[in-house]
Amino acid sequence: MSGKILIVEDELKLAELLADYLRKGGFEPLHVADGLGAVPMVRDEKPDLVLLDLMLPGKDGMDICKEIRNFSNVPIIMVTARVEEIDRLIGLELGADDYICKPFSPREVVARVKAVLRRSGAATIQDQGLTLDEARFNASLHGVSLELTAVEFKLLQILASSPGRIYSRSQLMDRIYPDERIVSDRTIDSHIKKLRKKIAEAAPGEELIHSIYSVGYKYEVETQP
Amino acid sequence: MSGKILIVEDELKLAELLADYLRKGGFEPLHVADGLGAVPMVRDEKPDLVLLDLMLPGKDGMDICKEIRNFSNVPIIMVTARVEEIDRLIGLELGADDYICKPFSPREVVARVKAVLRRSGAATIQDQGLTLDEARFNASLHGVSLELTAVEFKLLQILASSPGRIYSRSQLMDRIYPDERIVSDRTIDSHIKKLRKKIAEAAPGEELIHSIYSVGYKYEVETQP
DNA sequence: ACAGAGCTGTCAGAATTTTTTCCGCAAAGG
DNA sequence: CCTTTGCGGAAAAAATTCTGACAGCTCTGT
Repeated sequence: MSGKILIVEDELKLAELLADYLRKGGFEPLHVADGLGAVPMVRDEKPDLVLLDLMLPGKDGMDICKEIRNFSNVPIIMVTARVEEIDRLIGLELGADDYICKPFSPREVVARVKAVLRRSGAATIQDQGLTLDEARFNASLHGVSLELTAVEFKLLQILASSPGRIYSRSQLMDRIYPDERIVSDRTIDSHIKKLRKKIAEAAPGEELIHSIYSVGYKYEVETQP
Repeated sequence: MSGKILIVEDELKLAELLADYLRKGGFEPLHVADGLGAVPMVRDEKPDLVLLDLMLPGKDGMDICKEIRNFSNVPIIMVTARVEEIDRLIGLELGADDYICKPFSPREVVARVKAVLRRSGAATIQDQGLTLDEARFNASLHGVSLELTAVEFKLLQILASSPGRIYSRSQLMDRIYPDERIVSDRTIDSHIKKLRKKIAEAAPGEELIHSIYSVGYKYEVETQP
């Protein structure tokens, strides 16, 4: 298990300590000290995980978290000073993957990083009859290959990574295109249409992609009562 | 889909304490005291998350974890006695989603549960039998989905965010429309009407939205004398 | 380099769903 | 008793999604 870990932390000593332990744990730590640099850093370096301090100069950790979530599913672990803050954070539904309270032992941090990476780093998605194998670039439903194109695969991957969660068109576009390309909203519709068609051919009658009027799209398997 | 949590824990006092906190956090706790009953319980009850103590009579927590993983992807949080054990656990790659060390504060547990659950679905507002999940854009009452439209959802969200508080029609409109759009006051009535209808269909006889003559509307659960 | 095939992004109109308005009647308040 | 306010049904208006066609692009094999 290895991976680039971006540490967003203004206390240099702490950051170095963390980096040190992470390196010993087989990771490749990166560091940025202020909030402003964090988002571009995520964009450019594409780390495998972000350790994000909540208290930062320049920009609030919560805002950074939300911004990152607009274009990336990279796992985020929030670091906060007080236990009580965790409840509040969770209430806000920021989309972080875990929370750690100061003071912490660096070994605990490494353990958490491993835990989060293991559960989100899965290269394949399996849900009901659907299998998405990223390495093989292969999507199949009930054993039938879907023969998706690149965009379609990515789209399905994003949607299926969180069944039930709704993605707006702009969120989908942000994630499909790493560059900030401007494409029409209807483009998403078009790909959705093709995706649905291929799914329908592979498993007639099975609706996996649902549109929510004025909100976006979601992936979810129909559950018959 | 509100949040069934299965607690696998042999210390009854601890289990009850946890159950209590989880209930307050809006979850529906289930409990099983021995390892043997855990796996069938997961099969039958299909909980949304499992809190699994590592030290159990009858069967080892690690074995249970592996068994569950054979047929289910339900999120599992392991509870262990010592910090040092975590590293070992992680090395074993059991497939648990998180680890908590004893002694822990119940509120920390609830926080972790929420954090882990959010991946598969997050509840933002919970009040009595009502659940509003923004990420899934799903509102449910006593487990029955309300199938709301965008405006209806927003409206209910505003009202339910402060039970008992009265909102005037113009306040509601201001919050529903980010732009300063001009619509008739009666529009709100219309949405309220539909909201009530859907609520009535989901839970007959339950009145959640009340009108205050010449003032506005409020959300409040009836309390029987 | 060229042709052909398949992939992407755009567009306009049809289809669908939601939002808003309208109207009459009943209920509430003074 | 009279005016204002709330409610239900239904239709008009608006917004959103779906669909099929199409042009430009990329990739592949020749």
